[in-house]
Amino acid sequence: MATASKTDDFLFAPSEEAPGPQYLALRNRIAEGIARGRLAPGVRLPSERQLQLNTGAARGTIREALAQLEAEGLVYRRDRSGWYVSPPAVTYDPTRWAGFMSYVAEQGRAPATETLAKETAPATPSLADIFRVSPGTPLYDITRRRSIDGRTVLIERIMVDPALAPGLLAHPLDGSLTRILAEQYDLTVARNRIDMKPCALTGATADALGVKPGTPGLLVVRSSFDAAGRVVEYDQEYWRHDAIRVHVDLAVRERVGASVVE
Amino acid sequence: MATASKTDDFLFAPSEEAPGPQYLALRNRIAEGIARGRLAPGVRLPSERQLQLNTGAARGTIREALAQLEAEGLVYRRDRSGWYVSPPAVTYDPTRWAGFMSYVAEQGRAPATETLAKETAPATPSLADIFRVSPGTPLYDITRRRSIDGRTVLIERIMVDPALAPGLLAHPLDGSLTRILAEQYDLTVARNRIDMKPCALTGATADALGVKPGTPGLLVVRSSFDAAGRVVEYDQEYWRHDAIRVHVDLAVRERVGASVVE
DNA sequence: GAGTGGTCTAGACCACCTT
DNA sequence: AGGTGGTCTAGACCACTCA
Repeated sequence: MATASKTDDFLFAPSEEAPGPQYLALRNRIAEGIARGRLAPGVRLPSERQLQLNTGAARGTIREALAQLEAEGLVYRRDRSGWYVSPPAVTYDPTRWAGFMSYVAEQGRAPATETLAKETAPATPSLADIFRVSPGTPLYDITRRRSIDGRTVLIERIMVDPALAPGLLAHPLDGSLTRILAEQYDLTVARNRIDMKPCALTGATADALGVKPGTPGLLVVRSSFDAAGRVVEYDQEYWRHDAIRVHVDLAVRERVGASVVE
Repeated sequence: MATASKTDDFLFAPSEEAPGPQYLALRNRIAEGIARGRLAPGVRLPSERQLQLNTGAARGTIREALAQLEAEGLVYRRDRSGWYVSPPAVTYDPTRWAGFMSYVAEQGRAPATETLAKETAPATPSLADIFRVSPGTPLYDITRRRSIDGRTVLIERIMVDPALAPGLLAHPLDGSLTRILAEQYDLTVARNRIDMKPCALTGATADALGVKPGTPGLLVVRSSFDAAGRVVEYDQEYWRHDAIRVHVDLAVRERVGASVVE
């Protein structure tokens, strides 16, 4: 249960002593304000030029400190609006098959989904491989934006084989897609394959999330299979890196010493 | 099998068209060089001042482009030495209980482990909670540095209860700790609990990894339990963000619609 | 010792958000 | 319209790596 939640639960907590570069001193001041609750989640920091006056440092130095805090997930920026204290991350457990709307709500937060685009597009070679269809076969292609407590946290693109869920795009897609697939098409998920990789949010993704290109993110790629091994849903989720935390609890399949040849 | 490996396998691949800011143009040039193989993994980029001459941009702009590429995991820096093209990431599968030394070798890479410190330290309150001992109870505390093909990729700190593995610190710890626990103490892992979170590498961790404070990373916290539910090993791993990729393949425990109350 | 990245300054103009 | 962050310049000195 008790997942470590505060910085000081971690063994490598940054030591607050060393003087070091000037931008780290400012970073420490702000980080401390957040840790002590003086700066609450969602609160806006003073403007960069205001911080210049407070600290006497050049603006570049101020921005270095803020970028550092952003990399740590303590603050985030709203383009040309300002810097804000990050809200806590939600925990994502791929072994518990509740969808986004459920598990976010369970954690006492307010989830929302917005469909940005839905269309039918021919399968690229790699998608064809995943769905075991011929390249060029039409696939449903849904782009959605999801938010927590009003803050956008991820952009996802979902591919579904129309052969399994004909007419899917006619349904309201702003809720749980998994639920629609289960209730309307009797498609239930038996197995999930998930890949996760830290990444940078760039290009169209960064635009849709409203973040500066290059902001660190987390890419979660999910393939859902039914009992027959068919791909029910293929999903790429680009998360803001400070919004997600992954938790997995599982029985071990192999022991050390077992020869791993397969 | 076929995990997407190239940028263009992803649906949100950054579009190479838009002109946009000048640092993105440079970023695109370098990213393209890497994608086309002209810049191979491990190769060193021209120095920042050299890039200034090539592009006519100010050094700050050059560094902006390089920082962007670093955030994307395409390049990394060696302190005061230069910028280098990142090697491919290794895949980590928490459901397959091979240790670091095994799964890295399986992927055709050369793993290495170095013990930085080993000592006995009293349990902090949160550690005492995890191990179900009283605060202050001595625990083994091992700090290690692990590398792949000669490049440091993670710093980890492992806690073990001496009651389960007396004299552990006397063993050579530069190999597989899990193997020692299994072979010497008959401690086998039945269950793993894993938490993952994008983070920034700061302070002592950044120093030990030889990265600039604030470099993005991935924190993997692993609790291993034996069949009796005892904590065999508690491990915090701080990874370079461009060195790891997580893959999970699992059967689903709950279905949509199941009431989630527990 | 020459060259590298790390840090910092003090300006500037712009696109955009906010009110 | 005023303020914000986003981008960019042209310098500077330093700590460190590397040959």
